[in-house]
Amino acid sequence: MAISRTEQKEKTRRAIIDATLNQLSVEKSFASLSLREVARGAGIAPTSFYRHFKDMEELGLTLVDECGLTLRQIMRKARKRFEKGGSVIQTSVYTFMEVMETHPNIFRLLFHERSGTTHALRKAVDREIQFFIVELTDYIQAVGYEKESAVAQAEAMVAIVFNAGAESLAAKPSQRKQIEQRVVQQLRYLAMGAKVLHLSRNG
Amino acid sequence: MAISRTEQKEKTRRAIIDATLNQLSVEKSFASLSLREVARGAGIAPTSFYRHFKDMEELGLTLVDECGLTLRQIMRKARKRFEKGGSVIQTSVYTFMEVMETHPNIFRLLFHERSGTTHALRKAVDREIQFFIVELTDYIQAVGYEKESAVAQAEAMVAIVFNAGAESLAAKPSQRKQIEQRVVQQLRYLAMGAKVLHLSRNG
DNA sequence: CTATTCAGCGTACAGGTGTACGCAAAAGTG
DNA sequence: CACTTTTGCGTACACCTGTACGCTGAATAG
Repeated sequence: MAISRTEQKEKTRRAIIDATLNQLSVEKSFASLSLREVARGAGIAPTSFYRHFKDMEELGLTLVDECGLTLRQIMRKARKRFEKGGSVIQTSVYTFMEVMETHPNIFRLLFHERSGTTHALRKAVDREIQFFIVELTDYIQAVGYEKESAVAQAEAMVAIVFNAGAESLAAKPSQRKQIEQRVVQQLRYLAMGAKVLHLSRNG
Repeated sequence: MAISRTEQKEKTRRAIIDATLNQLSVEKSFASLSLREVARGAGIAPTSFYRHFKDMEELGLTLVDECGLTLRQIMRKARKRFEKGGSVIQTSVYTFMEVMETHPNIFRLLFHERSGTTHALRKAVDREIQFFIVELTDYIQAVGYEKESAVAQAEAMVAIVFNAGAESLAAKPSQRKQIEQRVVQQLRYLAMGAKVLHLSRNG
């Protein structure tokens, strides 16, 4: 036996996943991708797809899980960089953009399916983003804000960053630094405003 | 002659547009709508569609134009309300949410096609949102900020509002007031932070 | 009046889709 | 060794898609 069965199965499963991600682009979303297109990309017969996923939705959910890993990677990387000092906001934004640019298709999926038509996918994407928000909320709370304020800040920050992320993915690389800097500025406004309004209430 | 030809043509054109908007929902996006589905909804033969639009993309562009009108309506309404006094931010957010809830499908189209796969549609949606941003930027500049800061503020505000708008459209009506209030809070943070950072730089 | 224009229809076709079904062959099992 | 399991394939089918083409009937023009 050259290759074990489970090993081979995992291999084609990866082929399907990778083929799907590779076929994503500005012009082609996961939603507009057909089972047959995916199978063609993975080099298998259309009906073989079913040996690995019940349908396209299940594949989609798997991909969103992959997104989750990437999002966590952003946070781990950012935290490591904090230890070396520097602006928290700048470091976070920079890290986010960096990871996003190395996995553009994963983020395309995230951005697109967030407002997509498949309930399960939307829910899954939301869960991943929510995780991001909670993480940020905890951090902000730890710095001394009440929960309600922390949630509002975290949510707004994620909205701004994701909005800019989508913009950046569609923009020419030469414009990305500018987008990044504007996001930093926007987050600083937000953080400063929250601080001021917090102090004026709590002495 | 009971009905003039141009009159009748305009009528079916409207029927197509309305049928399209009516078929939009959380589960069905414009992108996932077929020409035949639209024709069925409008009560015409599939091939009759071509008497009014070259293809689905052209229909999509027409719908985005319709969105533009709605966005302008928001601004007109908000401005009228400013005259009666009250918080600018609160009034703006309230007006936005109000108009959005009376034309949910138009905003669904906007939110979805913003990250859609059709270049022309994305561009058109972007143009409408950009118009919104410019309008806001002018207002902020008029209150005394430099252009760069005004743009950053406007863009961030639109990002926050649109993000919450999409969230609100998907949420249960009972949760909408809460979302609305949080947006107000977020915009206040942003405005306050911009003010403070502006003052600390310009004396 | 006759002649022209044109919105709307029905038919027809080529091409794509998801997926049910049964077979082959290789890997795992005892 | 014989037996079972399981991955992958090919065929087949029903269905939906966009759209080319030619006709009809009514509104318009002269």
